[in-house]
Amino acid sequence: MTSNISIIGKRLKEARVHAGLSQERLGILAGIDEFSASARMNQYERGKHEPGMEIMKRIAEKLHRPISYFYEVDDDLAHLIEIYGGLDQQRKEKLLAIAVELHGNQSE
Amino acid sequence: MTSNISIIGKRLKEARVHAGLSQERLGILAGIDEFSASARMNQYERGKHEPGMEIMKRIAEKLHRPISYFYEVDDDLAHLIEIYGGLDQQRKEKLLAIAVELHGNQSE
DNA sequence: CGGAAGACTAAGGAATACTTAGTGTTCGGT
DNA sequence: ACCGAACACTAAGTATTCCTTAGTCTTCCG
Repeated sequence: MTSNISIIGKRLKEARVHAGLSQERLGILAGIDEFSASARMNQYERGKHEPGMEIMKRIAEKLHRPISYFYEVDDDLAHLIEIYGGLDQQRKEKLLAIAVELHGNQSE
Repeated sequence: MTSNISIIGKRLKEARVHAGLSQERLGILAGIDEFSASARMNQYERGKHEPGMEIMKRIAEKLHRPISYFYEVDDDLAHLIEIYGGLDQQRKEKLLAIAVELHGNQSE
C-alpha cells in the first residue's frame, strides 16, 4: 500500500471517509452515472486521473467542504479552509476581519 | 466583452494583473513553452480550457498565492486564502488558532 | 465456504487540452 | 494619421487525458 501521490486524492479520501461514504456512493451522489461512479472516484482518489472542476464542485458539496479545500497542498491552510466552511455567517465575517487586521499590522 | 465564465479565469486574471504580468510572460515564467504560452494562458483565463494541477501550482507560485485561491468560488473565502498566503509564519499560526477557537465555541 | 460490499485496475473509445499559425486590439511615438 | 510593438485572443488539428466498460482483488461476516 503506497502513499497517496496527489493532493486531490489525499483530501478526497480524508473527507469521504469522514462522511462515511463509499467511493461509489459518493460518485453517485455527485451525479456520476452509477456504472462508472466506482471506477472514476477511485481514479480520482488514487491520483490516476484529475477530475474537472464541475464534478469537483458537486463532490465538494456532498462532502460539506469548500471546493478549494481539495486543491490546497498546505495542510494548515487546508485546515483553515475546512474550518471556515463550517462556520456560521457571523463567525465567517469575524474571522475574515481578523485576518485583514493581522495582515494590516504586518505591513508597518 | 462578456464577463468571465470560469472561476479559475477570474482569479487568474485578478492575480496576474495585480502582479503586472502579461499572459504570455506568466506562462513562460511558469515553464510553458514560449511558443504556446500566450495561447494556453489565454485559454485558461477565458475559461476555454482547464489547466491541470501541475501547471496551476507553478502559476500560483509565480503569482504568490496559495493554489487553492484559484479554485475557490466564494469571494470572501478566496480573500481569506489570499491573506493567509501573505502572512508570516507566526501570524499564520495565530490565525489558524483563532479559527479553531471560533469553531470550538460554535459547537456548544 | 459463499456472498456481498467496497476498493481497485487495464484497455479502448470518447472527450479535452495543447500547439500552431495566425488575426484583433491598444497604445505610444513620429 | 500612420506605424510598429506588445498584448489579447482564436480556430483547427493533433496530442493527451479522461471516462466507460468489464472485470479482479480484498475484506468481512453469516
